[in-house]
Amino acid sequence: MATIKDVAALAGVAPASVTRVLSGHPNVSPRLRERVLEAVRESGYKPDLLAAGLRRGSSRTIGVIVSDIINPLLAEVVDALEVKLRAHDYSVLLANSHGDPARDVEAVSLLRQHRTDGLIVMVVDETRAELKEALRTSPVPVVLLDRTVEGCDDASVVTSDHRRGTRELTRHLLDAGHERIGYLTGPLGTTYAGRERMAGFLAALHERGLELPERYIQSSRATPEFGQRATAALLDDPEPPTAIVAGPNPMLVGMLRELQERGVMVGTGIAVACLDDPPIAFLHNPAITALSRDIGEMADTAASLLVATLSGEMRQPRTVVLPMHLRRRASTAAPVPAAPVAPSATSR
Amino acid sequence: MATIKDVAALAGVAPASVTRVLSGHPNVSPRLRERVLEAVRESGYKPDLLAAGLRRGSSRTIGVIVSDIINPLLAEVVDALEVKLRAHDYSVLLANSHGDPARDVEAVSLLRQHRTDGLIVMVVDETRAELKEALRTSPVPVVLLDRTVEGCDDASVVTSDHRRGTRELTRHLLDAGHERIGYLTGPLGTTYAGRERMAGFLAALHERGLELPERYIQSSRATPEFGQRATAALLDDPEPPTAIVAGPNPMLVGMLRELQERGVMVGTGIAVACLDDPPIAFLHNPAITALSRDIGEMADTAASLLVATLSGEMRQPRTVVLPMHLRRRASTAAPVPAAPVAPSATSR
DNA sequence: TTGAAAGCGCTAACAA
DNA sequence: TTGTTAGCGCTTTCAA
Repeated sequence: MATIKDVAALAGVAPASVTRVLSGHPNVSPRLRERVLEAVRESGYKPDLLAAGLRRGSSRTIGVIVSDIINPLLAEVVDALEVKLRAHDYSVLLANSHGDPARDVEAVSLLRQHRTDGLIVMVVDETRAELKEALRTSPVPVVLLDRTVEGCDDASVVTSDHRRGTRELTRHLLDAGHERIGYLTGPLGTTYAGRERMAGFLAALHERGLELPERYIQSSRATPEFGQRATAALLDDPEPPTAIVAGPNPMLVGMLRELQERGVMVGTGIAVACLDDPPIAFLHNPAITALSRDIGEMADTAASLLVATLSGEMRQPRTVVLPMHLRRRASTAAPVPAAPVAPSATSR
Repeated sequence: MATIKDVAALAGVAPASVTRVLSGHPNVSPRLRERVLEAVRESGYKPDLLAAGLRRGSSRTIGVIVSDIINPLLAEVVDALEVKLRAHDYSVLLANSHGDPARDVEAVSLLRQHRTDGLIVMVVDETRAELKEALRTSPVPVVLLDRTVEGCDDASVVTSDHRRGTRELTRHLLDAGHERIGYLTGPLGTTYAGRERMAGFLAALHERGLELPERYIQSSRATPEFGQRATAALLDDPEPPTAIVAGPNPMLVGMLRELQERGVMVGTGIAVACLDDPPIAFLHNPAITALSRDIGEMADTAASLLVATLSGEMRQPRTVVLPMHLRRRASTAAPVPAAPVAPSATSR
């Protein structure tokens, strides 16, 4: 690997001149620029980003923390972030919490050690004291995606209008005559998005003077496995819900699996909806009512806020709330099932 | 941010001693170890990985190149890789080619600049001359996942038995009476997995003395959009296929979308299969015949090979071929549609 | 067992 | 406009 010294020697100039040419310094004679570029070409020199980063105090790297990359929503976000950040010459250092709040905290500290220039954060649990502390004291700018962190006042926030969206979706179910609605959610209260969704759900119920038994709200880790178990619990209820709303995508997968195994028909046997809009939702037969949003816009907004902060263009943190759209589909179109779904013995 | 000097001063020792304590050097007095650890705790010191990396020549970072993180298969691989590598104290630097072969090449060079200690590679196009050159001359070990690169003889390879799997799946279709089979694939010949799949497909046909018209093989970028177009082209054929095999997951999504829009019923109107097994495949109604494999095993194998190479335990590159399993499902269970599917005017 | 010193490759400040 | 010098924070000789 050629170093800057090799290039300098080859061009017969000082190392600093090589830096100047490559970083686009204004005062460089065309002659010198010429010779340096030629030497760079000849030697195939590429700067060592570790060394440059150490010296400069910035690594041209952005840390991205996601709760679970398998969630297609988050995969799409990471994809869009990567493209956008790369366009600004930043690489993405990915940290995946894998559903474990302890890993959230580790991730922040690890990314700091890697001297990432900024953080984009979609943690599992934003309420952890250590996490709040770690983010609050972050020496680099932070953008929260669908999260808010108490005391972390310098962070910008990009989120979607989960509350309004979920309220609208719930109203839609109520209008279709459902009064017993099951609700699958990740751990309660651990994310802003989760709380807003829940608030929207409850608001719609309260508008109609409805109160659900607590057991209709199933909270667990947001994985297909737990989603499946939670669905089983709902279906086994002596008075099972006539509709189920799955919040996180992975729980939708588990729910569909359980319905499939029991032979309960989506749409006719039970109404079903999701609070995000992954491909499974619209490809399912019948298609599943869902809340959709522009994920590219979400990621671009987050990346732009971070880059603007890093470049010094933006001094104050901002909060951006993006719209969500209710997609009414066949899974909620049928009239309410006449009789309660019978608990099935074929479970699992 | 406390540096090693701060810790050394606080403990009244030399910086080198701090390093020794923290890296578990054998000859350290308990007294000194004690004092250093106390100072570390008190100052909240965390080593700067850029500086350590520069000095040591290794960044504790592994570069992972994926063609498209939105593909649930690749998302799952990245997830599993991250968990496994983190357990060995490596972080993942993610590079996403986004379906663009030019970005493959950039990714290799960028990751090299970041001084990643190793590379795990699932590029878009393994046949690009620049890419082959870049990988061949990689100063760090490379593991190819579902790829092979000519001249890159030091790289280990982890792949699945695509040829056998695809042949078996195709036989299954033939056994069900299908003789006109459409085949959706990404760009032809650009990956080992793609070539093996195609070889398996053709082998099964040849066994039966069948030859398909070229237009039944639809090759394009592996995205839902192109998958949808390719499906439309197949359905608009004067003699449309009675079965369609989608290779890449994103093309399956596009295919299902087109079928849905045209109201062609999967299973009865047309048989359908996929060469991987994403959640959509088994959740679709009717469920879709697919080839499944243990993705965790795949990722763990790749990570282990890389780590073993890095630690010096493994001197020679290895090739590991993992099995694939045919999941026969309802999408291919119905008898061959009696009449050819009529080209529809409702296309798009 | 511990410390002092050198240097990884780069860039920024200062001089010329 | 260009070169010289110093040093980012760490680890690794080498010496004590």
